[in-house]
Amino acid sequence: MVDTTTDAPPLGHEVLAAVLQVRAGSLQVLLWERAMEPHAHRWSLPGGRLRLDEDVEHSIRRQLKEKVDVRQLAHVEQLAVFSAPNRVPGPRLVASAFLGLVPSDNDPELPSDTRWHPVDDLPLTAFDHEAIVLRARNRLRAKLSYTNIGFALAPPRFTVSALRELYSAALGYRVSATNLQRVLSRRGLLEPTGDTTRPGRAGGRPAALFRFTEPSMQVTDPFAVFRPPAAKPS
Amino acid sequence: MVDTTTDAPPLGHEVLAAVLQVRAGSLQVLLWERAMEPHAHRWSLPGGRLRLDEDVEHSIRRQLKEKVDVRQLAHVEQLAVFSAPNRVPGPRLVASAFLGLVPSDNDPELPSDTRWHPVDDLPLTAFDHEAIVLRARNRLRAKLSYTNIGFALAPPRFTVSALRELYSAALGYRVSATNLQRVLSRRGLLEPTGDTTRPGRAGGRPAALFRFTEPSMQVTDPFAVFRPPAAKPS
DNA sequence: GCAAAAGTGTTACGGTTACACCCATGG
DNA sequence: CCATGGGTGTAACCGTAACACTTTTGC
Repeated sequence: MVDTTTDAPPLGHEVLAAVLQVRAGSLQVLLWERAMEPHAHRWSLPGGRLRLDEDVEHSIRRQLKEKVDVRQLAHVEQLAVFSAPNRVPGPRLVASAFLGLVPSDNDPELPSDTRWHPVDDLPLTAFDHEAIVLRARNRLRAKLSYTNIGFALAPPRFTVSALRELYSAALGYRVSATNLQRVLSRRGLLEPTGDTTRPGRAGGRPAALFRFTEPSMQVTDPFAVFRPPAAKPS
Repeated sequence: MVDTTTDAPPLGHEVLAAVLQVRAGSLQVLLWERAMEPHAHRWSLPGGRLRLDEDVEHSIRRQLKEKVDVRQLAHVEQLAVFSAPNRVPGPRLVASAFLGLVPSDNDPELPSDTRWHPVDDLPLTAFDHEAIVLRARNRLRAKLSYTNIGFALAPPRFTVSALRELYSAALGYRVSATNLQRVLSRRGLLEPTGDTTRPGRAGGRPAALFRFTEPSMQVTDPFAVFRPPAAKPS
């Protein structure tokens, strides 16, 4: 009850991130191939040890610098703690897992051991990293519905059909461009830039370019079933 | 990139829980008063050090045993990691924070330094514990809308108006008993037991007793704006 | 019979889906 | 002028909110 503690047990803390991006029409995650044991040749999430002078958010951003230019990370958020005593061989290591998102117009230079993999077709992964990837995917899918998190998958300017491709890839099913535009516009998340694209060789009406109005994540649809009573006018 | 780590830094890990219960018409949280420095006489969340042989979920349940009979904890879930380097004085300590829920018909024996406090009228709290309590409250409020988490606030059997009191206290605004019953029933979360209560001295129709159909938390309203296309009936 | 409390019926409303239709461009 | 891709209008649908009304009890 009182925190009279003995000396700290030999317990380490690592931070790991499932960095997701829509590439080639599918949602992909950044993994690196382990060269050494344990779990040599398995694919692993980027991350590393928490330092003494940083919090976990700072730590994961620092460690991701080695893989992805941090400016390309449009969004980072905590997922959960993974703490099974035997989750990694050797000394006890607790992991704080994160979701990271990279807009689709970025194609960062990667170290040679690092590659993007579709989240629905993962290679053999190390430790509990597959569970973390799935958690990240599910979190992203849920938040696409009730937040403006699409901004973190999309380029600064985009057509509605391009945005539709991004949402479809991330959600795993076909989304209607018509309704996507309407829902996001009504909520005030999307605004036209005024510019348009050139049609391709096949012709067609030039598409208007849109942008997200907010540059950071916001909950836009509180989805409360039991809402607070409406403020009465007059 | 490769996890060639030096020896583990002196970093501790604690688990903390905001245990919530609706008491006397308000949402309250279990806190204990610190006897010693640091932050003597401030109020603190229950919890303690993570042991080497347990994961964080196991740890928080173990530590809560000293405050609340574990059988009375109807629901426990992770909230987030709190890891600011200076969040507590002295050696570095990272905290895994949890939400715990106790049904309103339980009134556990408490140690003498421990007491329930309304979450909207907290005493002076220790460290970053107030932020954790607020996070727990917000999580509960959100989940009341799209999950069956009400089961963890309610007794095994209850009247709709009793349930209304619980939801109102937890959400912080008046909920309509009429619609509460309808929404939960339509979703199949609530079922009548067949029994009724006796009316009070003032008379009135005897209330039917209901129960939740599921004993564990389930997401019942996926609140997806961009829903998967409906399966067409033949 | 009257007041009190519980529960049901009904309508209104807001938001999303589905789909037909109109618009703009290249060949 | 036709094919192609982009965008809008409109109606149906679904679920919740609001509120009147009925039911069942004690006094």
